[in-house]
Amino acid sequence: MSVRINLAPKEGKYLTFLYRKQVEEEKRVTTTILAKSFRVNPATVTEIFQKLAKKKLVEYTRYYGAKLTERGIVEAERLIRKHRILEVFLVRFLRYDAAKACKEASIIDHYCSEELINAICQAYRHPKRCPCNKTIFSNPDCEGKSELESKSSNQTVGDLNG
Amino acid sequence: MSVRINLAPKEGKYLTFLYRKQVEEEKRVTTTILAKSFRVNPATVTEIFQKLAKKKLVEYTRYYGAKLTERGIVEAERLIRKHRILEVFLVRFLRYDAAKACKEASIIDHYCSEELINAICQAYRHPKRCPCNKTIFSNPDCEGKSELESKSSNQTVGDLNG
DNA sequence: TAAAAATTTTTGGTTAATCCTAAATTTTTT
DNA sequence: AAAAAATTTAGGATTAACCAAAAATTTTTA
Repeated sequence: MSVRINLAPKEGKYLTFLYRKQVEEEKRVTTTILAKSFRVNPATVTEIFQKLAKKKLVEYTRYYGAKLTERGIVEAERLIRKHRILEVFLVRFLRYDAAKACKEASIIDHYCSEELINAICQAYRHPKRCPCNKTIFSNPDCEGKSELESKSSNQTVGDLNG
Repeated sequence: MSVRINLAPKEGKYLTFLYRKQVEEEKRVTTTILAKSFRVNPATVTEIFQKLAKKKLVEYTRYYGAKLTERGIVEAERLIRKHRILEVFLVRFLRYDAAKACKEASIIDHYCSEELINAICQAYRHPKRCPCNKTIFSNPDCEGKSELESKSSNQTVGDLNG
């Protein structure tokens, strides 16, 4: 349906950081802040800004900074949703505390398929808040589905794993 | 404790494939088989063999092939355990069918921390078999722990996520 | 067993992701 | 308007994964 957005792992991390600062905390994010937060050279941040701009996820103005576009916001929310759904799972199912859950979720969040996240979301009946009480954005593909339908594959080619 | 083994994502995939063929099916794995299975150029397989050899995970003999070392076997079993524990979770908790679970597990298995896998393992009381009835190797760090202990973090630096 | 066929490796690339330093540029402070 | 601070550019480095074509080796087979 929507256009494929191909985000490298770190690009996703920078994007969601941008979202948290800009949208959730309404703060302007400087290159230096990004650089310090991720412990990288400022030049690296500039480079990432340019890449995100090329993908139309931010509007980038030299020496001013990067501002998320509508597309960027949608994409960031998609990623943050994954993170927070995982946190819910880790806390409720594995009894992690919130801080630990956050760290663990960060390791895999951007690698998890939408489908897996939706399945967990359904299992917990579409939670609205993560363990630290932040909003979990809804996903139209997920809402309105019961937790009874089983997930089955198309049974295609032989797996390499198993 | 043991020496850190730094495996690139694909290296892990090739290593576990090698394990399944060599140890579980007792078949010799040729460069061509690997190349066809992963749909890559044979030259790529040779390159991977050399990398795995440099990491002492296989003994590589030109024109003959690669044979897993003891270290390689241990590492492969560690990775395959992750995969299979995830499969158990996907089938039991999210009601995936076995084939689908395998695919989904393959996406994240090598990224999951040992700790996360152990937590799931404990939650299911150290299952001995995956959904397709293959052995789940045991992990001394995991066995013997109850599922009651909660996982809490050391509360260190501020998180970028949440 | 020697030539042909098949397989494997080597050589010499490519692209993408992340990151860096130093110099240049722009903005902000004083 | 200097000086100081922040940011960008330019030019690199490394690592992961790939590939094609040529060379080397093994296997097949006539």
